[in-house]
Amino acid sequence: MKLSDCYREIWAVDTEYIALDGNAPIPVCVVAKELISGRTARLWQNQLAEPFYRPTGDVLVVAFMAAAELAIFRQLGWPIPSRVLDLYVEFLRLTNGPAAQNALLRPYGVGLLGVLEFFGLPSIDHAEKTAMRNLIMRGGPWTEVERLAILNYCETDVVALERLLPAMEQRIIGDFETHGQALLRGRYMSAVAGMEIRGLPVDCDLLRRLNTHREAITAGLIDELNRQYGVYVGGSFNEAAFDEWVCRSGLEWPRDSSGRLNLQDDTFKAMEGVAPALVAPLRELRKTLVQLRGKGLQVGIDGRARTSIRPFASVTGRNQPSNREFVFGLGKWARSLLKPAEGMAIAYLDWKSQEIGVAACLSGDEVLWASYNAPTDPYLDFAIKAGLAPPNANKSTHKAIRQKAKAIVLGVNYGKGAKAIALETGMHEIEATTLLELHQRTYRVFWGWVKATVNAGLMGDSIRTVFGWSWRAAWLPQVDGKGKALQLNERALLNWPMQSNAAEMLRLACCLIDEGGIRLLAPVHDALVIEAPTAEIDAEVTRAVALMGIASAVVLGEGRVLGVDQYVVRWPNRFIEPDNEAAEEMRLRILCLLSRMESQP
DNA sequence: TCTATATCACCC
DNA sequence: AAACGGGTGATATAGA
Repeated sequence: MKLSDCYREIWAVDTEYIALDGNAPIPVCVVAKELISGRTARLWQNQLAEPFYRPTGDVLVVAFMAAAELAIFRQLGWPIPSRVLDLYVEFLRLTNGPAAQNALLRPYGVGLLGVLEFFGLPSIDHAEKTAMRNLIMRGGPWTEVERLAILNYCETDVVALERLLPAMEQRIIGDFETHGQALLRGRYMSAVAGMEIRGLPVDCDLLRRLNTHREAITAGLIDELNRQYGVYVGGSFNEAAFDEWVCRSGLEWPRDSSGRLNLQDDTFKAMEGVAPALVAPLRELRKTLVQLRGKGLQVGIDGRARTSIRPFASVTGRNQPSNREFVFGLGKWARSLLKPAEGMAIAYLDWKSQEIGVAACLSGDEVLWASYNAPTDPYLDFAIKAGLAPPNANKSTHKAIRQKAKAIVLGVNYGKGAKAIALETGMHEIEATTLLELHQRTYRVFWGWVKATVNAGLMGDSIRTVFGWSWRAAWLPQVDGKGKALQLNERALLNWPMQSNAAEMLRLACCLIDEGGIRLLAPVHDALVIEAPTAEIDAEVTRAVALMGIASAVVLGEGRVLGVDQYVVRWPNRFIEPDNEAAEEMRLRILCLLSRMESQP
């Protein structure tokens, strides 16, 4: 099958735009070449009133990282193309191996130039690309010569796409199914574009105050504590100084095999039990300092925080936005920086126990599916089915056993072992082993599915999601980029189908919600954020939840609708993480430090 | 003094 | 030998 047999027009497209920190992109030019007829459209800023394409099913738009192009189309008010093929995403899919080896599998990187090189195709050099990007980012007005240079540069990427497409075409669209799946990924890029344009509404005043005083607060806290402890040297935590303090204090602090002190919060917590008055202030400071990070948010002049969603960036196909630029990647207290604009509301909608539901349906384990839908919850229902609790048990009557069952049910999805579960819950390793065995006996179909997937992966097969995102875990010899031996991680193979199919569900929901005209703001792995005027938010939540249900049923099968938790914030309120005392405590602590700092000269 | 590596904490 | 999946990023120390 050839693409040119499937479409009347195939447009290779590249755009140039100005993207200033935190602001939506401003179009500079668009160049597109129709690959069947060979005609080229070179459109400068002032020629962008009308799209060069028809948004119909017989027109294919080909791009590299199409979210950028689609963002420009959206900014221009152009209709969304109904068929999009993103060669960036397809390259990621075709070269998707173990995370530690992906650098080897993509020796020239994942940029357009690197991908051209990967296929042995000619391209312009990096220096030229950088120079042109700088010229564009400098902003207008551009001279006539510069304008021509920018258009020509834009066209070089279009020509590159024209060369790249035949090199990748057969592997992308081998048959109708893979063709359609590639288009589904392209379709998602438009939802991504929408989210990247809209950004998240931020309380700019609070953020500005925090940014102004962050360093002074940090320094003040360190000084205050250090008078007694002396473990910070030059504003930095010093291991040697801490070692001395530990010796002075006469504490038996845990160390690793080479004698280095263990500095994990867990260890601090344990030592706090031994010597609360000594350890607690230090532990609190260390936690607070970590939480005070977060000056990376890029906020546009409209008060919206924007960052790249980085779709498909992980081996499971999850989005991977920068943790420092993405509000939901910061500590949870920082979500209180989210504040709807006047008259607006935002809603955080997350699937309940999404990966358990995915596992139940895709494995075909009706017992696990029954547990997922149990009137109690999946954890207690496991305890009941395994004979650990009576059929009438509930959360309050069997709290302790529910906690244990929860650790097992959640841990199983990650391939967690008895030792780790015992450590986490405080139960004996033998008990954890017993419970894990009970899980295997209770959910036999699930375990058969897991083992078949792991075996296929170990044999070198690609494993794949319902929509064809794929991963080959055993591909190259098991060494990393430096020749260091790698062990193929069976637990990664075990978890991959749940995480990656959950990611498919999220992407489809994003498509349906965005296309349904709901203002979609952000994806958060098993959740998404929408926005609406306060008067409309309840209705929009209802619509969005229904669409999440459809996405669930499309991925998991007829009638397999996963539940959704809802959290709505209406102006003038801000986002307060529900049922999270730690986050709220940290928020109040930081606000307190902030106002104290502001009241001092 | 700059960079690489290890450790740790955060998110789902 | 150990055994918690996928990530990003800040920080401190070691190394060049």
